[in-house]
Amino acid sequence: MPELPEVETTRRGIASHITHHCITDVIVRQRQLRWPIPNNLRKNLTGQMISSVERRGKYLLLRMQMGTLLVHLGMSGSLRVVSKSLPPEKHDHVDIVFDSKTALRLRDPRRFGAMLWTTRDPLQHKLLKDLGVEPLTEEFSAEYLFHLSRHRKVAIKSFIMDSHIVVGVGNIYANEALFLAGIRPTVATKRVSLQRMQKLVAAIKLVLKNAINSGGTTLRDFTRGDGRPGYFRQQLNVYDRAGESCKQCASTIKCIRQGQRASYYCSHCQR
DNA sequence: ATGCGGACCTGTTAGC
DNA sequence: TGCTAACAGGTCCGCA
Repeated sequence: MPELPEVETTRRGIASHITHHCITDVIVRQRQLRWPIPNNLRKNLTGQMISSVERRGKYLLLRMQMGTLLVHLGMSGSLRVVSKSLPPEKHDHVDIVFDSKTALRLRDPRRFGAMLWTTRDPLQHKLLKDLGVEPLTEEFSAEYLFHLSRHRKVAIKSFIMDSHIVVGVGNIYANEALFLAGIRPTVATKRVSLQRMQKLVAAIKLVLKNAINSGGTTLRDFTRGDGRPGYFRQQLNVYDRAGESCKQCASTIKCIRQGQRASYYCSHCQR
């Protein structure tokens, strides 16, 4: 599920339900996520109040008086506010229980996600301190990208998916943004002109904004249960459309493999 | 410094 | 129909 639009959709979905609520218990059923959930999580969280729910890249930051809970949803994670009496299902690894009748429930079948506690400035946490700029801010500009790109020979797609450069651009939206910008995913980064970086930056912002407004993209897992699907899927131009025809020129969409990830593009519209 | 491949883990699907 | 292999929205880490 989670690329930046999905994480932001999650943040907006849970914030009003848990902000200013007091934690009365923490139930950890499975601590082996990407990194083990700290043993003292229950002790650290119980009795604290959530002061805000923020996002940095794809990390969610649940700020409390004594520290911050960092949550990453990995590939398959989701966070939902549920009635605390609702029986947990197979991959419901953590419940953060509130003084209201609710609990915040972390589900993550693949367990690539993370839940960590820090008492310091969370933005200085090892996992956050070297993150690149937020894509939906003015800091993320063509000049910024161009400046960092000059000696890089990696493919442009890998470059924009590098979280040290810009956060939140995952595989789906990288493919979509490159289509909108008319840039082939395999082009060496250093060969992309400032003018084309301009188009790329605009495309990334547009794709992410549209996806957020549509509630994210739902491909597989997220469709079931009562979690509403995201509606961005209908707007996809290339992702998961290998063999289908380009919506702009009717050529056949191609799929290649870059690293371990699938790249989709139109060889006519993208050069 | 940069780039690449492997690692983490389970569920679903494509292919035989 | 059933088994196996490949693949899936992420990203850190170690090595060349």
